[in-house]
Amino acid sequence: MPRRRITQTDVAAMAGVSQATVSFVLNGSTPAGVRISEETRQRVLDAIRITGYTANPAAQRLAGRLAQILGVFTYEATFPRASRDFYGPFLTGIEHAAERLGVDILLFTSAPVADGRRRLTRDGWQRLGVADGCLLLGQHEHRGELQHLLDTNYPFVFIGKRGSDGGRLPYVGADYVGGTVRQIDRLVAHGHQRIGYVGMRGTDQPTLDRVEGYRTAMKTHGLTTRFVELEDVAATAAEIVDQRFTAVVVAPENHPEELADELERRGRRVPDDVSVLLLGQPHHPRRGGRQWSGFSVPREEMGARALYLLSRLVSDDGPRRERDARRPAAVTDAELHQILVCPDVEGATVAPPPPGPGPRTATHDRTDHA
Amino acid sequence: MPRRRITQTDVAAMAGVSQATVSFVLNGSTPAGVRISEETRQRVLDAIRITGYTANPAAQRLAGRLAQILGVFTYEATFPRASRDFYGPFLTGIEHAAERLGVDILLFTSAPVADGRRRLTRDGWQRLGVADGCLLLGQHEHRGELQHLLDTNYPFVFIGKRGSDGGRLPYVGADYVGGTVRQIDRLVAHGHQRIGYVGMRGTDQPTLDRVEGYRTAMKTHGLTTRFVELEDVAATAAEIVDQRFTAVVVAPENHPEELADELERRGRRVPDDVSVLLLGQPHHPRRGGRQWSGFSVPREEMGARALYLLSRLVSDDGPRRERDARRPAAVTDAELHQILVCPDVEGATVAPPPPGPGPRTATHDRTDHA
DNA sequence: GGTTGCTAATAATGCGCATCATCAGATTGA
DNA sequence: TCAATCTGATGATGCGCATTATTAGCAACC
Repeated sequence: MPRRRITQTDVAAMAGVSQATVSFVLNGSTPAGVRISEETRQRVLDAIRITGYTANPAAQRLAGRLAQILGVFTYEATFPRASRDFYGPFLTGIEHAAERLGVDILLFTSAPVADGRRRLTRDGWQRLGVADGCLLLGQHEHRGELQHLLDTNYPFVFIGKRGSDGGRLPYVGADYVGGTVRQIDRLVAHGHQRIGYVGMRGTDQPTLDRVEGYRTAMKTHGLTTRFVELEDVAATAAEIVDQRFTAVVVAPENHPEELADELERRGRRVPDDVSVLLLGQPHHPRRGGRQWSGFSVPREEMGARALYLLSRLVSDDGPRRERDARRPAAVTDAELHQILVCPDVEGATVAPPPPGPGPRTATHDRTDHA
Repeated sequence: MPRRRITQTDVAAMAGVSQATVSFVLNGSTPAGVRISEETRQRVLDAIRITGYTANPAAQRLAGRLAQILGVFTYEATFPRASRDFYGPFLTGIEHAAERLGVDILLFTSAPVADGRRRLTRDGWQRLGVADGCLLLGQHEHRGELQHLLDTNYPFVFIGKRGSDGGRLPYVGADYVGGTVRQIDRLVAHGHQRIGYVGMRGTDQPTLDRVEGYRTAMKTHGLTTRFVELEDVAATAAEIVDQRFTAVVVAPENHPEELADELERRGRRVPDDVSVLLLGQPHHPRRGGRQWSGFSVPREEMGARALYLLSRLVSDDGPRRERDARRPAAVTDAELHQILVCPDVEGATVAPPPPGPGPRTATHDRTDHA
């Protein structure tokens, strides 16, 4: 059984018309002044119904139409246990948007893996061509790899802000800066003064943005910035106690759960003695873990928005043969670079600072605030 | 910038050879006695390197090669919050397998949705053609929809056992029967006698299999089967207490968490007074929820195995033009229908029955709702 | 010197579809 | 009555690639 597909030619034969006629009926529109009588149209449609004809997408794409496929490239595996919680929400949003756009999603799982990360090498992005455009998800990328996409004018959108590259690349990011600023504001409103920033330095955009937000907000309130960037959770906790911070903001990749445990082990209750705000969702939510206060990254919406944008770019760049005059408006700069608000999360890890001179000597004056 | 792709013809021009030669170099193999000298080969390869040529998958596919794309069709959205925990593991396995196979995964998110379920209608499976084959995930399907796939000899594999259809359809399922039998065995080994089955009747395969397993095992041990199939959790709990069950097996979609709470509210501790075994993973794991005993469905492995099988089917059915004689062995029947073992889970919801006559004054039991 | 045998490559074809250019026949205008 | 217009369709072409059939060139053999 050679699995021969039914083609337009088959349909045409049955309807007693030419292949071209079938194509015209299917595409509705008749670019050049081609007309099809209603009767013929019906005959063709009947034949289609009977034969169960189904278009060959590869042929369509080859013939210059869009494949209605949008790709998703992640620099790490998308669904391994560890990162499922991370990528999941993005995919949720992407899938939702894809449904509404009537588009299929292609996951580039075939890309060669090096050091546990997928590479967008020659053989990698080669495959991107199947899709009309592609979403890029994940941290790092080798600069050169992108160049090719740019050179060939291949439509793509980053998920996550792109500070580098002169800001010319399309992205949908999250407002880590604003979110962080608001957390500091909250703490200050509660009366906190000694507010530390816990988190390893990094060159990734979220980290840079968090630090910037922290810096900005502290400056605004005339407070001194204090960074704790130690590898060790225990050391970090010790530092927090030592520095007599009444509050810290923590990037989620810095094991906040363990940190809080460590703090309490040292007699500092969260949030009664130390408020802890999380600058993003916990990475590995623990069963029965704390209800973190802080902000959350709107990952689902980011995914959806990114796909919508990509779709815009694709149809903008569009079918090479300029077919429809009534093309949607060109993509604006504002669309090209979207930063979404990270809404505050009201959890249970923030409280006013302990009253009095503070837990300075830690042996007495453990007065619970009323 | 009209985004013109670089084609084999471009490469050929640069290398001073014909397009065909480029194709031969790329494909390595030379089906008919075509030979390419090492020198020419290098020249072509250089040209490819310089131009950054990249094959157009659509054209490849049209020309009769495999697209190296395998599809995944789910009858419900794959990643919505609610079912993410369910589909996630499958996807994990699928992705892993796809990586190893060097294949991309296409999610058919464009299928028309009716009643919240995707349909594999004419316009739905029409799109399946982009992929070389397809995985089918999720419960129900309209019989007629499949017929077309069968008619066109389109390769596909179900995830989840397929009892119907004369068992001719390829699937990778889980051994719910065996898993359930073992749970009963465990309970009996602990000394339980009054073992109830909690779960709504249904015609879906997992339910049928669980019931079959329960029936079989109970019969083996000479025990009376007792079914509790009430809509209401409270009523179910009441029934369990009323019937003086010392243990129940519960299908995960029947809100085991709530049920256990309800039991304890009625003074029956789990597992001290009543053991509860879960016939599958909890559907919506609750933060800080119970550690359920029972068995687990190897969803990741199911996904991976299904994809491997699909890959086999595809390359078996293969490129229409019989190119390689050294084709792998044909797919055997054993491969076509795989049932994976559901390993036991040692949790904290099983214990020996309460000692003494206790709550079991009954010598006259008669409860079979079957 | 013509036939055979071999190497190295090319020309030609088709995959299924969209689309452009063309055309047959009917209707109208003068 | 013949050109001009309109209607309804068809033929031909190309997308980029794999593949088959064919050819050109050259050495070897009797």
